[in-house]
Amino acid sequence: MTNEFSAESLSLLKVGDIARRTGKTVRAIHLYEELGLLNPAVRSKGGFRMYRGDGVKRIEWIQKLQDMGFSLTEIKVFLRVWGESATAPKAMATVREIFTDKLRETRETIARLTRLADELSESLAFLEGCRSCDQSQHQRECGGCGRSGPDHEVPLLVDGIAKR
Amino acid sequence: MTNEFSAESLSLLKVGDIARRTGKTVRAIHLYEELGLLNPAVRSKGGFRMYRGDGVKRIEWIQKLQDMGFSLTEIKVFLRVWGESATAPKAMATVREIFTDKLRETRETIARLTRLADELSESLAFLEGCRSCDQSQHQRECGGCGRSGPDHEVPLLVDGIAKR
DNA sequence: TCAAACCCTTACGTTTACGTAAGAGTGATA
DNA sequence: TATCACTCTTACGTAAACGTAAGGGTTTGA
Repeated sequence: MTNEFSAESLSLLKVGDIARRTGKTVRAIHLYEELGLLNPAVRSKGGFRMYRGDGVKRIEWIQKLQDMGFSLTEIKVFLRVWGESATAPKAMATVREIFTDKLRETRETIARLTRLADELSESLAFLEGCRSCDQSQHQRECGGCGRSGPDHEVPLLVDGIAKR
Repeated sequence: MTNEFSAESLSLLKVGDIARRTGKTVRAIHLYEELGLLNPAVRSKGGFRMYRGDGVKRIEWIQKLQDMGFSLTEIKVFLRVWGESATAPKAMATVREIFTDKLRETRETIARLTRLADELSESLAFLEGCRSCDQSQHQRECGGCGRSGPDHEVPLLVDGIAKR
């Protein structure tokens, strides 16, 4: 057992504890501090960073935003904006704006990926026909086998690699 | 008009022509060559890279794969695998495998993004309630206004920023 | 033949989110 | 008090996909 229990009883965690609980590395947490994303509640007499439990939450929050595609710098702006608007409604309005934008962006990304998935499926369907392709025919001539896909056209994903 | 027409009549394009047609920069095309993704058909007497029309197709193909999340290095592997398998069916089998993996991955990404979009919506719904929040209440106390969301819980996306 | 517009090679710069290492101090435990 | 695991600061390293600049040839059309 480590010293975590005694620290925990004082509800103070060292950087390593935070790291273990969030799956992040110590270095990452240091970085977040450099960027102003998370400061320790206090420092021990010897200079150790001591965090409260909400430090874990903050990091999970950061992780969430990262997953959403925010960069650490954007997250920093996020916090700054928050701190600057004195009233709750005003701050909330800004956050709402950012979230709305990101939601739109996320949906666009989903749409794009969906199209790509369709294209992949299409290409895979086309490639099915190659199973029975004449062994003697080399791939450089692929697409000229006359057995083109459903729409009688070689998908770009396949065509691009075959030629040359 | 540039010299593109005369070159085109010989069906040879200079790197700048390729760049214009694909929206890539000359530097990018140089990079693709360094990585072995696209070689010019020939070099002019003076050393200019001269491409045939299919160079454009190759770059569009690269772009497509990049959109799908392949790195240039992965694309290189892609081409190598293709070149190494002598028969078409064998090559096709490998390509099919790669595509299948990527399709699964893409679908996972879509699922993840969908969850995030849901979370964003949820957070936005919660923030709606803040419109009428008491001005005098500072954001540091947000979440304690008693007017928590539908499930009477502050979403992590909001909670993470509010505390501290 | 001359000039404008291109192109060539070489090579260092950029951004993001950490990784890694060095040298030294700290804290809880035996 | 001796240890051993942890932590501190400082600072250079990394990977991807190009950007950018320098110094100098090449094409082409007037």
